[in-house]
Amino acid sequence: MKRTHTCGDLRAAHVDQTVTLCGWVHNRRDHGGIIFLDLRDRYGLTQVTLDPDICGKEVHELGNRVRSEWVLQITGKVTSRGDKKNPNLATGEIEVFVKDLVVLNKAETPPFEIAEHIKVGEEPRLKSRYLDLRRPTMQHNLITRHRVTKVVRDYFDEHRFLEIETPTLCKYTPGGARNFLVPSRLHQGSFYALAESPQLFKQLLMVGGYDRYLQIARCYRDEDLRNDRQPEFTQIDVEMSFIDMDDIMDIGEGMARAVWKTILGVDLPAKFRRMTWAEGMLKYGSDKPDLRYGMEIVDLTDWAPTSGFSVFQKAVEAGGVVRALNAKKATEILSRRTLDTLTEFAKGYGAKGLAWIKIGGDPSKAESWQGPAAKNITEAARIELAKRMNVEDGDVLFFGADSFKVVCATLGAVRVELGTKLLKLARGDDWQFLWIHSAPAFEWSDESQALVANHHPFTAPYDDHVDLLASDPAKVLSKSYDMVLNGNEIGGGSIRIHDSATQSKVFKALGISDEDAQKKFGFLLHALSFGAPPHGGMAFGLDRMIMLICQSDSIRDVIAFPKTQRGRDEMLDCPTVVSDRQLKELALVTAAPVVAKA
RNA sequence: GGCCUGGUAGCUCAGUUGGUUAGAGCGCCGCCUUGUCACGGCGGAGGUCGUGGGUUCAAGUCCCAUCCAGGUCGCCA
Repeated sequence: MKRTHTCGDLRAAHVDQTVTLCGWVHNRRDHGGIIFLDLRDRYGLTQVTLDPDICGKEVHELGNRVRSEWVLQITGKVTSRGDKKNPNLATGEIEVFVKDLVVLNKAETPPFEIAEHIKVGEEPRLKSRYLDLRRPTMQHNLITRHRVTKVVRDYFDEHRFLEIETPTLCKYTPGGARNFLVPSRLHQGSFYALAESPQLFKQLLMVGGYDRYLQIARCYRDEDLRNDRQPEFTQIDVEMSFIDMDDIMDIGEGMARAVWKTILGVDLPAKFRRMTWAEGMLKYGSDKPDLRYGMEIVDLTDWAPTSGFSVFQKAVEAGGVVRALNAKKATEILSRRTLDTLTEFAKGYGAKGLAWIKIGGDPSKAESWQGPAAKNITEAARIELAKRMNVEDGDVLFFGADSFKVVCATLGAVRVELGTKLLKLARGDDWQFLWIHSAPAFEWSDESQALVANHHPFTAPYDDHVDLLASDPAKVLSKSYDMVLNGNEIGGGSIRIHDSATQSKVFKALGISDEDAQKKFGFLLHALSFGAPPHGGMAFGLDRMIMLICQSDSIRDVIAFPKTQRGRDEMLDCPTVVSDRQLKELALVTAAPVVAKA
């Protein structure tokens, strides 16, 4: 070993020991005679001191030439700092007086300083990710990620789950996320698809008798990127046989409790709150409600026709809904200018506008109700509204009047914008978990002009909804459940269909012919016909979970080497064009304008 | 694919109504400095203002196009 201790180890108890440390030069304070170096590794920072009277002239001169981020090996005596302690440093009680110094490697001046207090943009960070990874926040995040996956593996191991790997090179299946395609050299003109999730494999494992499966699985989706979406990401993938919805939710909750307890020391509730999809949409305009603040949405569709306001009346006549939320004590923060911005924000979600009413004074007086919508509402309607919305002085009401879909999207987004950004009602360390369950099995797709599976076509409908598959499929609710944390979907799953009769009814509802189903999913249908056990499971977004635990704004901060929003790796400079020879070997031609020469 | 924000020194940013030689802090380089710890003092170097075109006597600043980064809608069963 080149070192006896790390840069985070030494304490007062080590005084008088001779130690050897290795690390990077974090900082250098040259006093002409005495030189202080802060030596850094991932365990911490230790002050090493070069006193010419102790280390000799030669080592001292070498210390003079040392620069930031050089890699040093130093040997010296641990010495108490006496009254010169540094309380900001874990090793601040001591310093090491250098006797010998070896430069293990020099370093160019880094493009940015490796220090917590230095602000650096993401572009330079990603270009020199190996330097960014030296920074304390990134080290903390990646260490946390390691610890979380260890807790997860231990937890599932204790519950008799088996970790089984499944292929990432697999078959293209239509529907769902766009796949990355991998050309086959041995079967020219044919392609593998990178797995968007191990979904079908884990169901086949259930058929194979591995009744409790776990995998920390890499998944690939060729879709547009976001702060919480990368083209490759990691799922904690789980599947179980001989269980019901409650069993899976219990297992999932248990995992979250274990992680939060071990990593953060936080005790999550013994039972997570549960809410139907319908309730989430009604009260929060979202299938992933943020429960860190109130502002529940109130349905006013029955009130709207007698409100006297034609905008509301027409929305209901057109078959839409009218709903509102109350931002308590918000009149001061929500200036006219902010409300205009919020109206534009709402239009981004398909709303034609955002009616609002400010309450400036005693709500029983008409003149206290301010804003364009206020004048149009009759006195009786106003009194009724005050009651339903629990209106008080200082409140601001926001209305949505449109189709169900648009009103949910708009008020849901306005609520989050108010809660997290404008009124700042949400804390990053307030952990509001809940389950959203029983979503509709299908939803209408404007793009394909047909019903499409909300989750996936193997999601089991409620037993008493099976008959609706033929008569009114849009009303069918599924045995599905999403784990939601602070407005983020961090996991989701369902009970799967395990009998072929129900499966074919679902395909029929989706407009998929038996022949088509055989072609696309034949291997699964065949497997289900050989005694598939009742089963179900779920998958957690590991990156998102860790992002929330680390209170980061982006999963890029919890991934060692992430891609940019256009899917590029700034450090590798990829993707790249390939040579004609490579294309030829794969029997590919490209329509792209530039191809690299061999 | 749409919309929004940004791109000026190695880093983080300022740059007014278009007007002389484009600034600051940090970092970097040199000298001084024996108790600092985001040490201190003095001095210095460092710029294709993302790229291309246009308007103008004159463009970092205005216009058009384009690239890159971030956010967002669509998309992500």
